[in-house]
Amino acid sequence: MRGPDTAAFYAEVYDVVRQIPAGHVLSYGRIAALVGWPAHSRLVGRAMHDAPLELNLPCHRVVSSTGRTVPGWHQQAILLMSEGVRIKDNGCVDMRRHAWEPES
DNA sequence: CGACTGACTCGAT
DNA sequence: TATCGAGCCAGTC
Repeated sequence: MRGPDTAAFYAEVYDVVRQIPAGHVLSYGRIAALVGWPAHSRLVGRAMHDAPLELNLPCHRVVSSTGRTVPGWHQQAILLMSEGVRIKDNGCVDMRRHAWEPES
């Protein structure tokens, strides 16, 4: 198999995102690895971009591996802060503190 | 079909 | 962590 079934991949990604607790975040790469496709962080990003609004996913809790927020979506930082996430002066999430470690 | 495009990541510095 | 360059990958044109 050269690549994931995108529909199934999207569904699994959404499942993971749904489980991120308030006050925590997850990176695209971590999510990709969790669903079994470690090299597809970009596809996770695409899944988020295409995420149906009616799913009510906490997509604001998904950031880049370095804690950078979504380009252009300035509300994201506001939402995160309202959940107690600490945003550094440079606008990046303090990953050290808020990266979610799903328990096995 | 090849070039371009990102809600990306990793290694080196 | 911050920055930079190179690698990566499915989708779009």
